[in-house]
Amino acid sequence: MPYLVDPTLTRRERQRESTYVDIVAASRELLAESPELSLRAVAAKMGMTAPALYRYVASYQELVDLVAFEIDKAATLTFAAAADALDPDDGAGRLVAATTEFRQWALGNPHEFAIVFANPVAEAACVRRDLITSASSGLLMTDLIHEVWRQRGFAIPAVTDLPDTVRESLEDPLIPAKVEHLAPEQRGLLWVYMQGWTQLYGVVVLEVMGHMDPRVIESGEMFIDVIRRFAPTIGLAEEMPRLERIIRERLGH
Amino acid sequence: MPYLVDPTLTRRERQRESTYVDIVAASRELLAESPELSLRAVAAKMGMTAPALYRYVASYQELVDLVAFEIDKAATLTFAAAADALDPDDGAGRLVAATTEFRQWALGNPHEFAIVFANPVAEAACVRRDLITSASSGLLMTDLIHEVWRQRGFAIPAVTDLPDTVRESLEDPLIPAKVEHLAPEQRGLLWVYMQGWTQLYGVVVLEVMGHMDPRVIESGEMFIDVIRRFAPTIGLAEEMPRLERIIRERLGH
DNA sequence: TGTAAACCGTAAACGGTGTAAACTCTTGCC
DNA sequence: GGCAAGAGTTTACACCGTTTACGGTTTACA
Repeated sequence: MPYLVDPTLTRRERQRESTYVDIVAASRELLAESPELSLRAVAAKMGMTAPALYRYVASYQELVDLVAFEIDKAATLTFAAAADALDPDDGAGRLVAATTEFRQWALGNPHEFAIVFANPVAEAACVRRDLITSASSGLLMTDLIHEVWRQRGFAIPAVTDLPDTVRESLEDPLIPAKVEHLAPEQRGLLWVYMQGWTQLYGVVVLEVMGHMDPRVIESGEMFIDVIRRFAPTIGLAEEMPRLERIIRERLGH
Repeated sequence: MPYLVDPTLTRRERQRESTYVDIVAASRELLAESPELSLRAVAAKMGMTAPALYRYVASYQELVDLVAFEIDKAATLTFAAAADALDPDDGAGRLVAATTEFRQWALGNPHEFAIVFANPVAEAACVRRDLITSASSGLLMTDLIHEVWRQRGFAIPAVTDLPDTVRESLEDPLIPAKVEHLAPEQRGLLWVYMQGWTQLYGVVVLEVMGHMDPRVIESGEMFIDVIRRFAPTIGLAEEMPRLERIIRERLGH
């Protein structure tokens, strides 16, 4: 990650910016080894004392939010890279590749995953709402589904068929999604996305948390099964054998 | 919960037993208000000092495990009660009722839910494996699905069609399930159960953690949608309108 | 250029956490 | 009655997030 310095920034601003980068780096190093992220440990790893961090974050929770945001951003790059390993025309393959990479990343970095995706959001701190809203991994996934829909055009539910409350949340979504370019009649696509995300999230959390037979986790068969059951929803039923090969290749066994 | 005292126990043993009950009670009271469960707070609520608790649990983690186990046991009773509100013949209704109650309980007791279901299991403490294995809510859910299958007999995957690793874990399951009464050819039913549990778990965790549009959570439409999409798998497609009424009634709006 | 303000870091301290050791008092058993 | 086991205490340690007061350094401005 080459951090090209913005010359319009004053020296102090640049230094401050780089300290933020250091904070995130130190935090991620700690998370790679231990599930607990502590303010003091981060400070120590940077050669500072704990109170100094309060010049950069207002509280421990804000540190966590900052780190979570940056982790999500960085992880999304690897998901996107997995997609880009395939033909631009192969939207289905790209979606499945990114999805599989997401699952692999989660299993390989459980603590980072927990901080980003298994973090209660509304616990007396609604300020974070907008942070969640701008999660970049969500944007990527919606984009990839949109891509599949543009290329192959599966059937999406009509917004008029959906329950009122759902329709409201599709018209003015809080969920991260580039929704401006979606015509009102096409908002049903967002609902499809939410369905898929819910299922994907279910397996992955279950796997990462260890609430599943270790042999099934290791094999990834439940993950594949979830994808397989969802594929028809986005018109990928007969494409599945090929997609399954892509998945298994990414699983690495 | 009337704790009928076992007369074969000596007075001290009975006292010790009742202290365990007190520990769990104090812990659950604390969890009702705050997400953080602390050894010292539990001790204080019982009129003791923190080190005294070490006569009963070897560590904080063991306290958490104990409380999680008891919460699961108690919550399962309410799920079962929801099922028992319907005809014994109506396995489908019973399954859906228990499932909905699970979702409602999770949303109403997020901290208790987090301790039982969003608790990483293998974090350098594989001792807990057997605890998870004997989770009672899992037993109830498998039972209810089995009930539906006995009453209506939907198609279950043949174990020979399943991947090798999956077959292994079905033959000798770690997952909580009363599997002894299941003939080898019927083990595919367990896989169906895991599929269902995965999907259910996905929505509920997403909802409880707040990683979903609040309006959608409030309405419960995504939860219903998950059930609806899973219903055909266990032969409940045309039963769904009736089941949906049962669900919406339990949602309370 | 001198000076005042803003910034970045420190040390010290407060109240909180889990945990270990030593000690006291009570209970139960031979 | 004596003795061992048990249940509780106090004390202490190392860690945590957070606040306060203080010292330098850098910036900006008269």
